[in-house]
Amino acid sequence: MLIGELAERAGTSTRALRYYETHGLVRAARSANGYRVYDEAELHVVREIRALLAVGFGLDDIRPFVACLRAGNASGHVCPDSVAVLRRKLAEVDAGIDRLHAVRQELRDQLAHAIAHREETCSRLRRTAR
Amino acid sequence: MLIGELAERAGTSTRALRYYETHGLVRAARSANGYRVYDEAELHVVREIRALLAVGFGLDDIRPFVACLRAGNASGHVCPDSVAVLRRKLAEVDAGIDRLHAVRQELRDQLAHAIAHREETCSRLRRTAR
DNA sequence: GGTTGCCTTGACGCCGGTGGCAAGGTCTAG
DNA sequence: CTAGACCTTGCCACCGGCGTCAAGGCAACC
Repeated sequence: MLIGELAERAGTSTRALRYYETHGLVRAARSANGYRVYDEAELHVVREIRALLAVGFGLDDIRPFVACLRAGNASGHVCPDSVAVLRRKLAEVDAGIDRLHAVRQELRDQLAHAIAHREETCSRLRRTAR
Repeated sequence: MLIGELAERAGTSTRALRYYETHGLVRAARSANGYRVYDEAELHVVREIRALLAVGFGLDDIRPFVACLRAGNASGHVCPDSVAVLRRKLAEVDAGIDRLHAVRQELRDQLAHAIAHREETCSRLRRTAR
């Protein structure tokens, strides 16, 4: 399988695949003419990468999952390092949710304040207009 | 007031102030030697900018608030354009919260899966080890 | 031989809010 | 006169995951 086919089957671009390779996530053999050649296992690796990226992982976070897959596991999630990353990410997401809740509260307060003040301004304008 | 003093009193850097100026948010008079000169009102503007940035607004979102302040309002939030931005941001934050909740659920599922599989792997390893 | 379509490496662009540095002008105090 | 503490404009670097273009090699078909 060449890079174009892998990209299509994995639902990504050749550019992304080369990028993953430079970051040590994807591996390719080379044919005589220098083309990258992939086997079926690499397709699973790339799909794992894409799935984790979609969830919001960075490439560095993904590395343990790929290593886990390469170690022969059916899922990249089952290795201790992967689980550690999952836990850390979960904590990060929880923190993010908390932060957004705080921001949301702040925004609601400001909105309420703004609307109250707008009413004041409106009535002041009405008085001024007379 | 020169830029250094304004930066210190507003809790930011001179670099940031010049950046805000190039983006039309902060205004400065110039003294004879070319130095930027600010009045007290500009301090409030910069504090408004910093507060909104801290909440997660972009500079473009902040522009209406500054305009509102310059129009003579005590708060930058009371003008219709500001309120519109506040509402939009609130919706965005809500969407972000929803997305993070979905990610969180996904992560929990994957963690549960991983741990279940790890137990399997462990027992398999234990059996293999015998 | 020419065209088409794959592949290769390399390098710049993006986004947003700065940080940092260069090379210079200005003001003040000793 | 000099040191140092301000100020000026301008430009490069950063982060991350690519998109996109450039310039060229290789394969296959007419």
